[in-house]
Amino acid sequence: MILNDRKIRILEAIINDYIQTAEPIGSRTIAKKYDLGISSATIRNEMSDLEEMGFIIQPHASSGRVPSDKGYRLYVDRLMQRRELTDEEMLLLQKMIAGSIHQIDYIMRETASAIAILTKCATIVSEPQIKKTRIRHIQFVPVDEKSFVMVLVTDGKAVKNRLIYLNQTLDEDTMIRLSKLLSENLRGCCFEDIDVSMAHEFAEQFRMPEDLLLAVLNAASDVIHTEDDVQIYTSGVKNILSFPEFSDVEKAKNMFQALEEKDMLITLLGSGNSEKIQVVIGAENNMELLEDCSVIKANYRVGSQNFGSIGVIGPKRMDYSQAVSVLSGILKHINAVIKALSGG
Amino acid sequence: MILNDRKIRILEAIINDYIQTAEPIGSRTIAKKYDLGISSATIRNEMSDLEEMGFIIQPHASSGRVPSDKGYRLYVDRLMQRRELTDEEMLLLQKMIAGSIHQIDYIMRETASAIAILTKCATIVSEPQIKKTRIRHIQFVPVDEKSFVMVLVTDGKAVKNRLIYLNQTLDEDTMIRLSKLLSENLRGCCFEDIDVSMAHEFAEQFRMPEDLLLAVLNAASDVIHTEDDVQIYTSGVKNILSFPEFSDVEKAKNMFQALEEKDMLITLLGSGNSEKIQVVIGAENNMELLEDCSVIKANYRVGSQNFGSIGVIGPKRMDYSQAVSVLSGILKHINAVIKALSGG
DNA sequence: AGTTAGCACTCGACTTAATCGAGTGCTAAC
DNA sequence: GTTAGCACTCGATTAAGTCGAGTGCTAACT
Repeated sequence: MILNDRKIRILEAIINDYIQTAEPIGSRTIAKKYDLGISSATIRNEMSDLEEMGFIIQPHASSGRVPSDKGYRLYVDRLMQRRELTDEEMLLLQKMIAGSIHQIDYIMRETASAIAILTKCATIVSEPQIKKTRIRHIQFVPVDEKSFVMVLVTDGKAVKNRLIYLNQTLDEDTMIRLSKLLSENLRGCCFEDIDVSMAHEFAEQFRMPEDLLLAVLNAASDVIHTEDDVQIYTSGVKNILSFPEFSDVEKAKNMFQALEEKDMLITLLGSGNSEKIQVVIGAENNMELLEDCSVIKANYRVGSQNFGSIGVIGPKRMDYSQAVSVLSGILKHINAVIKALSGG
Repeated sequence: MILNDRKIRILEAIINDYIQTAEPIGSRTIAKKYDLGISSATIRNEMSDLEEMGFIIQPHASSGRVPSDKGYRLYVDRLMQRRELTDEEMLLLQKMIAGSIHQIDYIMRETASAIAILTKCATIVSEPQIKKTRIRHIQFVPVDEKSFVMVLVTDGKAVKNRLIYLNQTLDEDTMIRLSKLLSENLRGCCFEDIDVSMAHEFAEQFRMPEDLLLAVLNAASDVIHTEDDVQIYTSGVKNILSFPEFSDVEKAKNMFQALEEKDMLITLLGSGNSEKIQVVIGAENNMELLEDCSVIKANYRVGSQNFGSIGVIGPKRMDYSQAVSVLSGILKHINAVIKALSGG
């Protein structure tokens, strides 16, 4: 059996309708609503074929049809339209990131939030592993005699700070010298490049007490390693409740549960480091808890380095066309902002 | 009609049972379950009195009784037992705040999260208004020629950073001098004390270009004022879904909506600056959206200064006894931690 | 006077049966 | 190959019936 043009048009009608109404679609509905020039009986025959081919499913005998994962896949790969961002969408985005235009991590969180508002789905952002971020500037700020804050400006001009606690006192001059020393010598390095053996080297070269350097580097690498690998933020989670597929509280609870499981989200966003937008439909994600959800994700990057990912998650019946358009449009815009950030 | 001891015991039984089961309680249930030594008929008479007095309500004729706001109020004020934290509870708390023991803002967020887990309700934390925080140390960290990060260590050793953008370049030496100058002269001040007129004064006193100082102070006070007044974090929001009173998705959605309205939450937590734990029952909060919720809240403070608030929010039928015990126990413990923090 | 057994009554929740209607598959005619 | 027609299916909705937890009231008991 071949998938002729008419079958495709019918499939498209079914999916579009189902995305809107969340109700199984019958042949008569299509005949009336879409002007395909054929009768409901013919559509019925075609639908029977489409079901046999696995593109649509009948939830129970004598009900309308619903798209299958395979159906959605075809739709996403071949049928759905992409569009540019509308002026309003662009405006919302700009308004939201306006306040945080200089820091990439804030930008991404605000972006996620904007996407959640526009798509009415939940969004997930992953921040880069701190180990992999390149150091642009490093400086210590005293808190009291024995503790100080390590302020870290990364390549992407994200600012991170970590409190470090020493068991020896540290006077201000030494701290300033230390800041300078490390900042100059570690610029451009990744955090995972920091090695405690550097202490010896630096001590000799700059005539500073080795035990102090050791303590600081130790504390720093300690902080890095106990720090969770990746940070994950979610946004618009409550949007989930507006979808009729989650009107059963148990299902909604499952979903919320899933969105709190960091490991799961990391796996969900992770893998693949292409620039392209990826659409993962239903069971394709191999997670039972999320088999009724689809995810649309993309990576954002600074220079050639993957910086993190952003994903839109919703029911399989989500508006793929809108979500992909919004995500790709916004990312294009954001990438320009990021480029300007890293460049200038 | 007077509220004799027997009436009180019956009321207590009703409330305890209702908190557990979420079902209206009838006279026979009480007679069987609680050994009050009187028959269901007598209890019936007493319940009729209690209803007349406004402590309990009949959702519909021929159903059991449910506590009214007034009933809960009496229970909270006079009947409910407080207890100390159990070892497990304490252990959980310690485990959760272990990683962030040096920074008060992290401590509070972790604490909120621990309370949410223990009470199975949602928690809200407000962070202090940045305007009111006292400066302990202030330092600038360069990002590029025209922008730098202002790192701010507060009295409570919270670290905040804000990116500041100048339209003039700033060399490193000047930045260091500036850091020192401001740090020394502003220590102990509140942010709202910062006044642009200081620029002139400082410029004269320390022989630095007035326009630079002006720009920096302007930028700083700008950042402070555009910054939202109070930051609010929530935790355990999904717990809400486990309460049968929110098994209707519409109600749950309302609740989620409410928990995203910052202004509402600020009002909810705000007011009152006593050290005591306050319980706000149902309509007492004067917010229609939250009239079926109760809030248990307390302030935490550094020295004599209010630092922020933390609140537990759940259905009116929440386990007040547990929530109050957990909140007060944890706060006592946390206050000790904070004291050590500010002292040492 | 307070307590209790007994009883008629109420009313929401649940069960069962009946009806409705959107949808299907199949057949026969176009 | 297309379509009108028709019998059939089956979930959803509606209506009626039953159940039971609970009440209020009365009369008898301590």
